[in-house]
Amino acid sequence: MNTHDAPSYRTPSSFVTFRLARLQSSLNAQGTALLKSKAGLSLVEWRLIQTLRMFKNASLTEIADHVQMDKGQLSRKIKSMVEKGLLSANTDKHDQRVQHLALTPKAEQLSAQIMPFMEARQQRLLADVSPEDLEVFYRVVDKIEAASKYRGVE
Amino acid sequence: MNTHDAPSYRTPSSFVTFRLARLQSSLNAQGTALLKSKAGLSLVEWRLIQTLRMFKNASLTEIADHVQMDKGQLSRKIKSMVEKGLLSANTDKHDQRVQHLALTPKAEQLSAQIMPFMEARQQRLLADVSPEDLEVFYRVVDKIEAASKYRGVE
DNA sequence: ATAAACTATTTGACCTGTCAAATTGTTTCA
DNA sequence: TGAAACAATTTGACAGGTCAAATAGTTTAT
Repeated sequence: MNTHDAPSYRTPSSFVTFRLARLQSSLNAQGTALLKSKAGLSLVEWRLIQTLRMFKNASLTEIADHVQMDKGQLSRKIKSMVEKGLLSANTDKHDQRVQHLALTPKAEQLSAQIMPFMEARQQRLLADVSPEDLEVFYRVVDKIEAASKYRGVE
Repeated sequence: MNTHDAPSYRTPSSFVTFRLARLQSSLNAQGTALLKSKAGLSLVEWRLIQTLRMFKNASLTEIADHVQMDKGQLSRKIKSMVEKGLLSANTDKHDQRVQHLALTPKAEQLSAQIMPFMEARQQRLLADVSPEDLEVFYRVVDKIEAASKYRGVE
C-alpha cells in the first residue's frame, strides 16, 4: 500500500525515551481497562488509594512528592474522591492549612477487592523476567530517573 | 512535621507500573523543558517530526501505528503543524482519503538544530548504564510491553 | 506585635490523551 | 450497478496533566 524509505539514520525508537513512552502508553491503557472493569476506579484514583494505604494521613503535598503528581490536579482529584466517599480529610491541629487524608472503609474495601487482580497483573507483566534481569532493570530505571532530574544549562 | 506509619505491606512503588509511571512523568518534564527552550516545540511535535524523518510520507494511520498515538489527537496535531508550516500534506493519487505527510524544510532545519541536544540528553540519561545492563533493560522493556497488550478475561 | 517571607492548597487557563460517533471515500460482491 | 462492509480521517466530549497566579495560614526577623 505504501513504500517507506529505508531508515536513513537513527530510528525514533532508538531513543530510550521513545521506547519508554510507548511502553507507558500501553501500560496505562491496560491498567485503566482493568481498574474500570473491576472497580470503576481510574488509574489516578487507584494510585492515590495505594499511596494513602502506605502513607497514612498524608497531606496533599506529601502525596504529590510520592507520586510525582501536580498539586493542582491532586487538589481537584482529592476533592472529587472525598465527594465520592473514598477519602476523608481532617485538618491538622497545629496548621490549619494542611488536611490529613485517609481512606474511608469503602476505599479500603474496594482496594482489597481489586488488589488480587492488580497483583496478578504485575506478575503477568514480569512473568518472563528473571530475578537477575529484574534487578538490573530496576537499577537502570533508577539511574535514568536520577538523570531525568537534570535540567541542562549549556 | 508528620509521622508516617511504617509501610504495612506492599509499597506502591513495588509495582513496576508505579515506578515506570513516575519515571515517565519525570522524563516528560525534562523533555518538554528542553524542547521548549531550544526550539519552541512540544514533545508530541518532536515525536511526529522524528517519526516522519524515518517514515517519509507516512499517513496518519501509519504514524499512529508507529508512535502508538490516538488518531484523533494525531489528526488535530497534524492540522496545527501544517498551519505552523512544519508539515506538508498531499493527497494520495489513488485513495483520496489518505494524506501523505512530509516535513517542510523549516521542520527539517529545526530538527537538525535540536538533534544534538536531544542526543546529548539520551547520552546523559544512559551515561552510567553499561552496555550489558542496557541490553537487559531493553529486553525487559520489550517483555513488559508485550505483556501489557494482554487484556484479562478472568 | 507586625510586615515580609514562606508554605499549603486552590483555582483558572490551556494543552494532551482517550473514546466513541460521525463523515467521507473505497472495496466487495450479489 | 449499487448496497453493504470496510477503512481513513475528523469531530465532540470529557478526563488527565501542567503552569502560573491567587488565596489563606504560618513563621521569621525586626
